[in-house]
Amino acid sequence: MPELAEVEYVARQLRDAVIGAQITRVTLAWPRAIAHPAAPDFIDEVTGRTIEAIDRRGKLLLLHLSGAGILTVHRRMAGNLRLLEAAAADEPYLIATFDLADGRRLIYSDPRKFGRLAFWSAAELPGALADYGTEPLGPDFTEARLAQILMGRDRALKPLLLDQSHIAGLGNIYTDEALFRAGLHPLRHASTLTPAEIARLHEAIIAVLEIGIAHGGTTFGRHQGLYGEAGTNLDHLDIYQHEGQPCVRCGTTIQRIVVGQRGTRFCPTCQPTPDREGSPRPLSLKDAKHP
DNA sequence: AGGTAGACCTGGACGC
DNA sequence: TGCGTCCAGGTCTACC
Repeated sequence: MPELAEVEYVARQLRDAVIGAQITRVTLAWPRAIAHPAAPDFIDEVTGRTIEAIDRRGKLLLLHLSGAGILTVHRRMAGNLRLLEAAAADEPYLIATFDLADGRRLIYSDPRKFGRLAFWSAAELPGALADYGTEPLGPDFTEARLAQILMGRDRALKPLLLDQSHIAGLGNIYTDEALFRAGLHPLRHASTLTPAEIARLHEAIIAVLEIGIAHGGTTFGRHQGLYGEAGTNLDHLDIYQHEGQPCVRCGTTIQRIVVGQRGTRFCPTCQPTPDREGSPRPLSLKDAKHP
């Protein structure tokens, strides 16, 4: 779940809720989740600081702390941040607890233990963010910038869009949704897109992310907002997890393939299969029988 | 440069 | 009910 839309949603919730709060105690139930520095140093560094600002870079959540320190949270596959009004019953899959001076408690939990927390000094932060590419909802993400990313790259669209060093924040869900919205096959080669197709893809990436944020993110099972609530964007997806169902646009059965080890859904009619050179080609009867 | 496989972890869905 | 298998929102490293 936690792609840009889900992280942004929680970032906005945090901004409304914890700016000015002081962290008085840090408890680690799973110290291996601390990516930097060593777990005991992480506790020492974070304890006593006040949360001054909330930011996001790609799928990474940044809590700017007093004294020029930054706490980062990457939820990876299944991590969740929750804000509890008081010490509550045991949280399942608990990784870390941040007690706040006002009695509230910020909790990070993660059933798969893939997520990572870190603390950086202001001097270290640029290095930690060095591999993040353009923000798709930022002012730099123009059609021209997208064209620049795609240009001359002999690479399929899907893995390119998932590559955080080019565009930071897209994950499997929103990549599939954006490609469907733009009518582009996930295996189309980046360098073969026409200006009109680039414009469609540009619009689609922004649209699917904004729709996702507006619905509180996409929730499978356990993903939660800051107060444990589920996002409702699952009800607004057109293609992700829709394999075997009719396309909302044309009625063709949605197919699932694997691209770069990731499950990938597409409509064979709306997203024409590329030929060997990566250019689109009309769907033939043969393709329909043997996809 | 681009691809692919495996690793990191656990839970849920499904088949038998 | 129980067991085995497969799949999953993301990255990282090793290797071709």
